[in-house]
Amino acid sequence: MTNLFENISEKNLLKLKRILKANTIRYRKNVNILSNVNRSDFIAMIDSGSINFIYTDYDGNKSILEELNKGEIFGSLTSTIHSEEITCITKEETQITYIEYDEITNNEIIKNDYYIIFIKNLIRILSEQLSNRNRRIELLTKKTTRDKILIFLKQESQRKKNKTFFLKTTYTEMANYLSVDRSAMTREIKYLKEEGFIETNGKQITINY
Amino acid sequence: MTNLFENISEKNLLKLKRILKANTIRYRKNVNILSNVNRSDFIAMIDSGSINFIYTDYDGNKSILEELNKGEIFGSLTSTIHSEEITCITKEETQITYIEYDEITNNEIIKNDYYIIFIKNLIRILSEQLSNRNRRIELLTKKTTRDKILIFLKQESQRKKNKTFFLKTTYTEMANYLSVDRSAMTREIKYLKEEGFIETNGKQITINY
DNA sequence: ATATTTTTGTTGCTTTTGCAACATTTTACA
DNA sequence: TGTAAAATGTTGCAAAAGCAACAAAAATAT
Repeated sequence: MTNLFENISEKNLLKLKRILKANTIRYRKNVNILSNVNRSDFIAMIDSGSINFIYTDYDGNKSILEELNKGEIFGSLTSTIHSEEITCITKEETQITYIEYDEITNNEIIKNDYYIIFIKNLIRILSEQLSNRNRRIELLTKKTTRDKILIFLKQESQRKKNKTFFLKTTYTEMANYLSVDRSAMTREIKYLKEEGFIETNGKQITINY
Repeated sequence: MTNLFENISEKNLLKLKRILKANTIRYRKNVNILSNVNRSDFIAMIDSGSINFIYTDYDGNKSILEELNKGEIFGSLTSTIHSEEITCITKEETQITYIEYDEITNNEIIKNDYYIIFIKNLIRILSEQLSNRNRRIELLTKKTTRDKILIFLKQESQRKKNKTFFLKTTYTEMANYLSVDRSAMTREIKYLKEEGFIETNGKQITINY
């Protein structure tokens, strides 16, 4: 996962942030940060911690739209934050850096030596996130819970480059990511184990396909 | 929808494309363009026409992973093209411009006056696509076909800024986008009409919610 | 203009899945 | 360290959705 300020020295980073008029804010756990968000076009990057975008439907039911972690980017250009049904909550103590979209190409910045690196990082992060979304859509478009599980575990296995790996989330979060009922997922995992497709020991998973 | 070369004059565009070593290829309908794709990191933009990314599973069943239209970008950084199960087919006569990822920041280009505009366009397109994916994920994570339809139609209505609008795709394609069985979707639309949530007349749709 | 393909509408049947409601285990935190 | 909260495992039941198999209408191609 690329960092927005990767390959830029500490000294130059401060300079770059000043020129970009970057605004870094630290939040406590479970804080609604949406209030800061309803401004002009901006890009926000998670320096540390994580956040959830939560959707509240007409019945008051809440569901997690997306979870963003360290290094990820969000903002008015990339999200569906415009709607009032969506709130953004920190999952833990979280630090976020905000940059106005127009500052990305301001007159001063383009003369800066590290500008090119910064831009390349930005493009790479956006591409990585797009790639992540495409991977999730690949899962979500599968009709059965079984296929969603099989493809998810295959993706994880490919990422870790190993048939055996550790799930880095809880099974509850995995069910949310796959957008299936948790108990139905557990049931299906049980069948997959019985049929020999997978083996699990807690969060250690081995896939045999 | 932003175009990669928006706000750049015809003359400067040619210059820019030359400096970027941009490679424009025209394809006939139903051509597999994946062969050109297995190279180093690149960004491809659809100048005209449209393409489908098709996934073939272990049983040989084919499903459309994503459909990309004029103005959209794909490439090794943003897609899951690396896997062999995925092919990319033109839906119609299609023109695509390829740019190597590293050329985006080559020494010559950064001196060019239109570079900043180009970069801003690129960032905006990536952001728009990310936003599109987020919107689709918002749909796909709904548990019922009914909710998927309701949210999809609301999104369309918001895009057209009108409670009455025309569906720009076929209902078959809409079912694919929502990833639901077409006949089940038709059934649910019938119920929604009976209950007064929506009115339809062919592809003209009015939402009452 | 006619033939062929695609899209749309419909329905019975079966399977999958969500939901509710638990007990049990694990984790977090005061 | 003890207690509250979260995560996991399990199951019956009802509802939803997929699938198959049509006919009819519309769009496309020859």
